Amino acid sequence: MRRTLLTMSSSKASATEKGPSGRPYHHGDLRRAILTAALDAIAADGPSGLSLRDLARRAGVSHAAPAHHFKDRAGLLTAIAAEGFGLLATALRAAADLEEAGVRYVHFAREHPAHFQVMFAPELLRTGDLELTTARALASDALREAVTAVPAEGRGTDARLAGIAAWSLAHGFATLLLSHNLDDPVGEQDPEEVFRKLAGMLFRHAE
Amino acid sequence: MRRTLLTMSSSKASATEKGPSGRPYHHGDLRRAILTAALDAIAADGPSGLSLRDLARRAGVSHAAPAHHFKDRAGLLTAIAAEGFGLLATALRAAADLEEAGVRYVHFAREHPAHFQVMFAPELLRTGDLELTTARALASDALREAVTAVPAEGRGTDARLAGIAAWSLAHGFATLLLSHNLDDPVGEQDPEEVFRKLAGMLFRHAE
DNA sequence: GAGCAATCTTGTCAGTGTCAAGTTGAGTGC
DNA sequence: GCACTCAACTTGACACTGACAAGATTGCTC
Repeated sequence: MRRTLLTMSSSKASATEKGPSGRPYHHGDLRRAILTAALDAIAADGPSGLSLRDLARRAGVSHAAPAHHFKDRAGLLTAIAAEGFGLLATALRAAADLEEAGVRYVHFAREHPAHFQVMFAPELLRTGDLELTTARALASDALREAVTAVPAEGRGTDARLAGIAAWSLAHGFATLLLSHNLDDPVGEQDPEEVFRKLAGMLFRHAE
Repeated sequence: MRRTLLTMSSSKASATEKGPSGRPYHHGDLRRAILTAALDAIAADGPSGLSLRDLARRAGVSHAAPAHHFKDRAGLLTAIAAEGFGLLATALRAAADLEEAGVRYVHFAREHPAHFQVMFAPELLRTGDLELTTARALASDALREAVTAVPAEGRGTDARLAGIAAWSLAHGFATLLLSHNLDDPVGEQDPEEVFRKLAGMLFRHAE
């Protein structure tokens, strides 16, 4: 039984006592443990390669334990996506202007690749989930705010169009980055700096 | 046995005779049949939901038949990605200028959503595959050509940077479109026309 | 300290990908 | 006309997965 080897991987031993079997019946913070294990696995192999049973093994619990916290594979991924939108919203809210928001968007994708991938894979999610939709709305608001902050004073630049443009640019750059399609052209440079140049080139002259 | 119901779905009945069992032992064009069935399934449920056994059922063959043509799940997806890059390359080659190339990129993603999704999901592919890498190189050349066709005469606009920008914009727009994140803002309008406006707004003033 | 509800386990089922070994039949050379 | 060969396909098996049901354990509350 290799499971006994993993038994004490729980960080919070105080939550439950060990019991005679060596493994505490209650994990203490299984939900979080499963989440972080899932994020690791997704970052390594993508959402498709994810196995609930493997996550359970990593956390040192039985194969059906994750179901109690997430119900479902889709439930787990939905929770991850919701968390991701929350993180993205706070990241964007701290941006001074649109360019900075774009840089933060790219930074978020690099720092939370697993979240990012799942957030934009709707066929893996429970789309009707309340937590998910509210978190997404929050992020959406933060993005919209960043767009309208730049007044686009002169020349009738449509704010809505500019928003789509900015989002597309940042999202495309982040996606291509994560799928290793910009490894050659970006090379050794800091991707966020490259994006800053990019955004400056396109938006500085269009405002 | 429902399989007998699907037996004659092969378009080329001439390739083999029926035999006494009702189903011809040789399908005739199984490789293509599996591919198109896979494209349908992916467009509907994403690459994650794909089941080789289900594809076999749809084609009216045994569960292990696909393996003979594609070896693997990864093999099938790799073949799809390679085909996709080939299609994209020819689509881009016909573009007059950079804006047109972008529009065609978006058009490709809308017309071949399954191909597009698989092409940019490296963790699902056999990355070393020869056919894939050559097809990708072809598409990459076509893209590069479209970028350098616009000379960017004045002001030291880096061609490489402009290339990344154009690709990011088109890729991001296409990705967000397919993941239904632009359903609201784009609405009833033709997405390709929206993109054309977008690209015009950003690149017309930057060249 | 009794009972309750949350947490986790054990057992099971259908479905899947992949491998190995056998079967069919189309084409080729003679 | 005929044996041979080899690609195309089938059958069978194995380990693994997600999901469900029913039971065991334990922290909490009153």
